[in-house]
Amino acid sequence: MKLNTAYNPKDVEERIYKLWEKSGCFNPDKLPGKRTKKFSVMMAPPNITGSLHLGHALENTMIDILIRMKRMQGFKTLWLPGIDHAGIAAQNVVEKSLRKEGLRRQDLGREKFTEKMWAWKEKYGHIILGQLKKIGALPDWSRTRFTLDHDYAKAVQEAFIHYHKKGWIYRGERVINWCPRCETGISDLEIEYREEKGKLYHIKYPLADKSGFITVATTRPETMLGDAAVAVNPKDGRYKHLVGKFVALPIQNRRIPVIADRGVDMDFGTGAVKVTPAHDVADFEMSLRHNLPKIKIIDEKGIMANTAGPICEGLKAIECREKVVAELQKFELLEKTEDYVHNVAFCERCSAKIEPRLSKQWFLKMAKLSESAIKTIKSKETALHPKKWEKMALNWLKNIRDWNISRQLWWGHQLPVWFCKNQTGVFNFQFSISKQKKGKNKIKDDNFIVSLEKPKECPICKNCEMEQSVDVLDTWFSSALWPFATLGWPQKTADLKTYYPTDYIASAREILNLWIIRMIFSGKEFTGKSPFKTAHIHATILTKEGKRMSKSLGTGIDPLLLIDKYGADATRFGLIYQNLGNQDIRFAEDAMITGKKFCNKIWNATRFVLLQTENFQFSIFNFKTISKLKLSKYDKKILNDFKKTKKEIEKQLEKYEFGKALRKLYDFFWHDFCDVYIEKSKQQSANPKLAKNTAQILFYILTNSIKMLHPFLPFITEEIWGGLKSEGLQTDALIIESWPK
RNA sequence: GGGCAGUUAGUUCAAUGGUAGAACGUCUGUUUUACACACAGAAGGUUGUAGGUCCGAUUCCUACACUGCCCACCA
Repeated sequence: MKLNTAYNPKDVEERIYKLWEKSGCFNPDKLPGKRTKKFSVMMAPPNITGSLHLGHALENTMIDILIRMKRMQGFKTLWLPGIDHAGIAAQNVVEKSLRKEGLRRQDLGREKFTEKMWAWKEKYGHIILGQLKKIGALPDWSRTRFTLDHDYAKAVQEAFIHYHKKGWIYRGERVINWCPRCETGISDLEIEYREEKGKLYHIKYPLADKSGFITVATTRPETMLGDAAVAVNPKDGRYKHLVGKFVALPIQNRRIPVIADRGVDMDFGTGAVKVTPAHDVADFEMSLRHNLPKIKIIDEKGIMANTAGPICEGLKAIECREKVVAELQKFELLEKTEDYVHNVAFCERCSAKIEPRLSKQWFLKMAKLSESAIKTIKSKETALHPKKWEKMALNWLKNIRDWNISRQLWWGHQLPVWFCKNQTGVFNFQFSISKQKKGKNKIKDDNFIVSLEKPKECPICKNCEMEQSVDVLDTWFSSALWPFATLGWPQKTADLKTYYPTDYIASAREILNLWIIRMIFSGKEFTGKSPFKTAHIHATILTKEGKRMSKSLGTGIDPLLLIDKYGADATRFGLIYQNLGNQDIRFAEDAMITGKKFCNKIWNATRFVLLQTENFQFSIFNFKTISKLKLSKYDKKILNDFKKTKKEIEKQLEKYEFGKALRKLYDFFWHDFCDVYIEKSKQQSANPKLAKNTAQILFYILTNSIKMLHPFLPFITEEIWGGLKSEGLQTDALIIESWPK
């Protein structure tokens, strides 16, 4: 076997990956030998929007390391890959590309637009998975899933129906986060807050009996058009005498009451707050306590509705603000304005300003589900790693609110809800809530049924063609089923039986609540078992300056460029080398250079050892013939160091300390083996008594090191292994070789 | 506003109740039977600030500062 003096990844990687693909051994059904124990992991399915970033590269390298090691250790290993349809995110990407042609999704209509989405998915869906190959990730390509696949969709519908039967799904009118650009409701987790310089407007509301004014402070004066009350704290001496009186709402000339509510902070602003039930979450809740009307003044596009009054109708909310302020000034009702910095909510996906808005949505009751998730985490049925995330998760679960699972999007799973065309449901929120509290599941004023198939006959009017709800489910509703829906649930498949629950999942911390926890309670609910034994919340990769890597800031680093520059193994090395269990990695490219140098070191150590074999017959591969009597102290030391290193690595990987394991291996191979033993071996080889033993030990340490290095540096090790094989070593491909004993 | 981390060599990070280590970078030397992507060696740190416990703290405790993250309906 002739090796060049330097390792060149470009000559190797593509060829080696093809070899693995051809071997089929990514598929656990095709693995050789009896494998009684299984090890399974679900890939976090990337979006059809994204391209590979360093987070994916790190996450999937960690999983790949575990899978490769476990496969060598004789486990039946499944790593299941897939793609997420990513509702709002994907829809926005396609909408953006349409906008370049001057089109909006509404111009195409739902059906045409959805066709575009599917075309997009066909074109881009597999690109990111293909990119994973470049980093050496080898999941079971034969089991690739997509969250809108036919079978998967069925699982999603079944899940909805299950919850509905339990009485946990209800339809309600609530103030939710509304994105006027996407024209959909979104969850609390899909908004981001940014600090913005605004103004705090102090507005005088005249008392109805003309005895004076009450001044309220607000950042959004335009919402006063929908006010239903002025609220003060019941303990506030300044306003006690006003509670129960009425004020004349300026511009709108409506009479609204002054109410007392414990939720009002006496120390903020004037201590009196305007209440806009239809456009503020806190005000909405207050309106329930005081039975106030909920007047919607802003429509789904963020335009003032006719309820906003003749002078404001048709204006954008921000234009309306100016108009309202001008009107107030005209009547000398604007007491003062102050500069005020506050957090403003934006749509995470399109950066439009969120407009809280009263809207009819579907909710999933969280009380029982969060309880079950809390139990699962506390009992360690699923361990969160590192442990500090447990607290975060439990804290979120304890304060959880019902989950708004409906979205007014076009890309996603439509609800298995069918409406009667003839009977228009008259919906009353308070009515339905009180009914539910008494445990009565039937909300008789709604005109729908829940069913997997379209009913042949409408059970409500017996006369109409029922129409399916146009809403789709929150994308996370379907991702929450990922660990078992991908294995065939609700069918009782062999895969489900064999591979569920899975052993490990790796995830970025920002989706701990969005995804990990929701998988936990979904798994418990539908299968009785939590979907994974360990959820590893891995480090976030930051820029060297400690800033978030993001495309929009131009701070992202493309892993494909790193692979091109240093090779896949060196890139893996660099990522794992920096991953030492801390929450953040300040990305330093130095580590990839270290990785590249290490690959070269391994390469040349191999060249040296092979030179030593030239004088011997193939019996050198039989390590049983190493003479224990002839061991020098250096022989003993390296054999002992090797044993210690192996133990240490297994221990660290058991704890998911990938970086520590890699550093251990690095130190052993470079310093103990190359710097010391190889140098000593040169002297020993000159001694005829020791020569054969030395060569055998060199070979033994090298081959077993290559095995242990393989999960970390799969390409170079497989390439070297192939070379050893051509030298006459009786062996399979390294990927299915057995772990050192 | 509440909570969680981190702050150590030029850079990215380790470690430890008893005078701090690695990688990359820098400097000097070396082509010695794999590797100059190497080898041998060197320089480089009053371990964020201020207190406290201790014979002794970078390590434990308390404040503070800065950085990052999570949670939260303050108009």
